[in-house]
Amino acid sequence: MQTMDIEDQLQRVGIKPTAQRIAICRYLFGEANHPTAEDVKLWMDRNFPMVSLATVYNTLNLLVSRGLLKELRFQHDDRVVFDVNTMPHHHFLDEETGALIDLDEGVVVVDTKLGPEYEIRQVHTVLVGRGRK
Amino acid sequence: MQTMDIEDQLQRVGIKPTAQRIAICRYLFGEANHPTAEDVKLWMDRNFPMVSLATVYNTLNLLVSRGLLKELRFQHDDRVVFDVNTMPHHHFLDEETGALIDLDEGVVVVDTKLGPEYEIRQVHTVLVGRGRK
DNA sequence: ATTAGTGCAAAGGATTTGCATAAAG
DNA sequence: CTTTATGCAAATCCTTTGCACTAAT
Repeated sequence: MQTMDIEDQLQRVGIKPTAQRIAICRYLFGEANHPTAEDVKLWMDRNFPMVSLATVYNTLNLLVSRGLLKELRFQHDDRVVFDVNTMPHHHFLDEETGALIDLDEGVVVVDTKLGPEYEIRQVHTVLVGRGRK
Repeated sequence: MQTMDIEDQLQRVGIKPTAQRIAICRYLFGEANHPTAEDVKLWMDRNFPMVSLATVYNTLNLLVSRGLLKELRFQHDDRVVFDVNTMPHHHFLDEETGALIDLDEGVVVVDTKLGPEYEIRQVHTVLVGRGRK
């Protein structure tokens, strides 16, 4: 049934739901949390062997181009990080652990005092710090 | 006299002011605006030939490690961008032109409704849009 | 049959590194 | 002399690409 949902989602954006793509999506939309391409590949190696790195990248890029995934880059890492949360939102980055936490728009209110000559289309704030707990 | 200032600045953070480093700094602290390593190399090729790419990278990384420079990464480009402005500030990215504009802290006010379990050390907002003019 | 997806290995771009040479104190 | 910086080329890491092969319609 979860597979069903994923297939539907893929169909809806015009992606043919192949076995490899469904498996990748099951990881992405299930347990993954801001994975890199490498994370996806490692999970696939464990759970759905015989998928090439090229297919992983192809699929990730396809999902991004169809709006099912967003790609992010942060200062501390030169690899692309993928985000299943396609709504506008912000991030908290734990300096110690590297953990990345989604903060939705209500949690970070950005007030810009820019003149009307700037048309703002996206706002993305990264908070860097430490989550003590 | 500007050379003098640069030498002093380098000395102050314990960097030996070699000719190459001074030249790179003259570009960085003079005309450069959010350059990539490639930008620095191209300027050097034109204005101070015979400096290797390795030296450009070495120098940039040295300046970063000594706090004279900050490195940034943005979503639209996988290359590192260097910022001479080492004060906390934000950025406006023009989607059409790729131009990057510094916005100092007063211009972008970020109000975070995070609990005390998060210790925030840095805040960086990127506004993406179009600067019409 | 025709189209689209996959896998492999090679290529690509950005950055780093090892090592021999050159410059500086 | 001894230390440090430089330059070159090779190496590395992440990502993309070309092409032959396979699967699906």
